[in-house]
Amino acid sequence: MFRDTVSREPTASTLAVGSRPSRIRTMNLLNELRSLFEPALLAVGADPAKVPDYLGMVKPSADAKHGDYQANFAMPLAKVLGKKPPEVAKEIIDATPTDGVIEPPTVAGPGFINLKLTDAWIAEQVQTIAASDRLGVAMAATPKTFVIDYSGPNVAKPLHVGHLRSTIIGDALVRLLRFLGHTVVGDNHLGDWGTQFGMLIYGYRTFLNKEAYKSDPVRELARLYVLVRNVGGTIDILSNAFTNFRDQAAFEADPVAELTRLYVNGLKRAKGSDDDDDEAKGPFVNPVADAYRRETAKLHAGDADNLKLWQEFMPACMEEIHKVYRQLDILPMDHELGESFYQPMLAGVVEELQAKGVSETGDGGSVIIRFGENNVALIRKRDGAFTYTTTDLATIKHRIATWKPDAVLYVVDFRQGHHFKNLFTAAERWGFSGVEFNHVSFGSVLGKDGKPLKTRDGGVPELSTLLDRAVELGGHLFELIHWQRAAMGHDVPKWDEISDAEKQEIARVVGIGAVKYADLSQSRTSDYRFDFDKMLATNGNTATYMQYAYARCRSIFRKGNADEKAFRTRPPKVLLTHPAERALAVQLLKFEEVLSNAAAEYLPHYITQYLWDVAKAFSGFFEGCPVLTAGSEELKASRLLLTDLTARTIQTALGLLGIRTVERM
RNA sequence: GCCCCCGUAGCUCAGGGGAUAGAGCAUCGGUUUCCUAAACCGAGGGUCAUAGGUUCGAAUCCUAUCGGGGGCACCA
Repeated sequence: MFRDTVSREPTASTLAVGSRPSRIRTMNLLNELRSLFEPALLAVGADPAKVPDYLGMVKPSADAKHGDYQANFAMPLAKVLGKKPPEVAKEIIDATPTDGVIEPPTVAGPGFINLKLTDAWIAEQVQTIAASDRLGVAMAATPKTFVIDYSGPNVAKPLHVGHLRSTIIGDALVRLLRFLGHTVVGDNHLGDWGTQFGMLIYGYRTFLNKEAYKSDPVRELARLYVLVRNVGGTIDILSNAFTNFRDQAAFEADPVAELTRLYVNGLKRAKGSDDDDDEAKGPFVNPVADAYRRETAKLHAGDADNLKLWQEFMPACMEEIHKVYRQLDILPMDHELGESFYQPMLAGVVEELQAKGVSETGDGGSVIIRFGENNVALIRKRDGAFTYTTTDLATIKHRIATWKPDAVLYVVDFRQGHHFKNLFTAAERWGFSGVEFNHVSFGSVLGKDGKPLKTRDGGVPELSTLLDRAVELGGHLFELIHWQRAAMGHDVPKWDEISDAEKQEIARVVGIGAVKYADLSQSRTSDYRFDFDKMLATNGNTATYMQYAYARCRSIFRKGNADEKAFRTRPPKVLLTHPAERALAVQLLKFEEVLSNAAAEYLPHYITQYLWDVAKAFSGFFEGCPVLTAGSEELKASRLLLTDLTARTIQTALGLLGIRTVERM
């Protein structure tokens, strides 16, 4: 019942140690403990149907002084059985075999059962997982197929911070689910068929700098996009103001002054700093917007010239996007099927939905899907054009037909929650039941001040600029600390003897890692503040801290001339002679438990929380337990094993988040 | 107007039925002949927005109110 998520197959390494073959197979501590209590719960008369719920009440202790885990089922059970909680607890304990896994449990407070793992069992388990190249993490017993929809940039626009979360959360989920043995299809649902291309085409025809385009098409296209957007925006503000707010007398007296006034006020309105209540809403013409919309329409209608330009622009745009992905250490996407790919299917989708009665005819010949009295989704506009809902439905059909997934995850901004709720309802009505559709939603990236992130001139910061800055700051940090340490007389290599390549590598790993970790360590669903100072802090739950902990582990092996391979192929016996050793060992055993929780809820921050716990436990160990100068060879070997396992756990966990480590820093 | 999310230490955030509500930053104090001090140890700091309710037990679940953010068919 708690077992069906992990494989029970013994691995070669567990068998090698297996003096007690029946019990010791999984590294999932929680499942192990829960299984101990199942017979006892039935024996004292718990309702078998509720046993899984009761077993769910076995959880890690909130406070270490109460043991490693606690069982809270005696209280509710006592209520049902008409007994006192401590009595029930006692009965259960008496009927529960400890199997050498736990010390005899104790009852505390109103009926808590406190569980403490035996040192012998912990030591044995740690030795076992050290020999596992998966660190004891089992493959999923029932591997599933996931389609993950993430990143989804608009191809013609530069990536900005808004794309950051979807990209790195999606990437982390791809890595995590794959690690657990699932089949994962990562699909980058590109916005490659929208208005942006109309803007590019219009910009190309109107403002193109031919030489710039020839030498660096990507940059020139980006310039055109921004230019068209700005020109369009300016004209938008001006024409609206001119139509609706013009003081005719002032305009005739001094047209320039009046236009300036209108523009300035319009800017204020556009920034939302004025109340819009008294704004007259009259129609106005924006020739630029008009023009690029026409280009978009022509493209969609199959105009040969525009299509040719689209085909010319696409590779350059994609290269620009891939460049940022590489900068971010994102795994290559399995597929990048964008809106253009689905475009030919849309008419058929609407026909099918109409035929099945999923959709109905709306105002003026449009086609809608109705979910409630005031809740409809448009799938074909009056003018015959399709919407993103139509594309998303076509995408669902294609994905299910192509990959037969058990689950489709959409890693998309929380603001689209309503859209996805409707979309999933529509998919179900269409007949795609039995598939888990899940909007893996996330909050916004805000500036340090809690407001939407803006550059100095008010624009949205481009992602690549931000990442360049992160790398630069990572490099500064490394250099700063290097000189500080040198000044303190610490054992550091000479600055000039560190190669530029290594310095650059450290800057990248630290800088990019900081950005990703800061994002992933935040609860996915809440907004977070983008703050370089905080993400590059050397203290606290940051990538830097984890990378440092890793580098310290590696340093011990370098200093001690120890070969880590020996601790993986033939792990020595683990000795727990110090509380810090025990605390670290217990943390290392929790890896699987944490990964399965993170995967079950698609919450990467469970992994960062765990990393923090491991790194803190390692710090305690590092302070309290000398490794290379341990009292005996046996103890030294045991501590080296713990050190190596810590390094591997940190490296693997960071790796699942798409964050790298360096051997020294 | 309707719907969704949020409100926890000075700040940024975890915890989302279980024991005395945690962490980082900031503040104050301490640690370096010793494997990386990018580190560690200690201290102070809370009406978990408010008011009711459910429960053996509520920061957590329910209701209402206040405050913040977001979304509501022809943009995606």
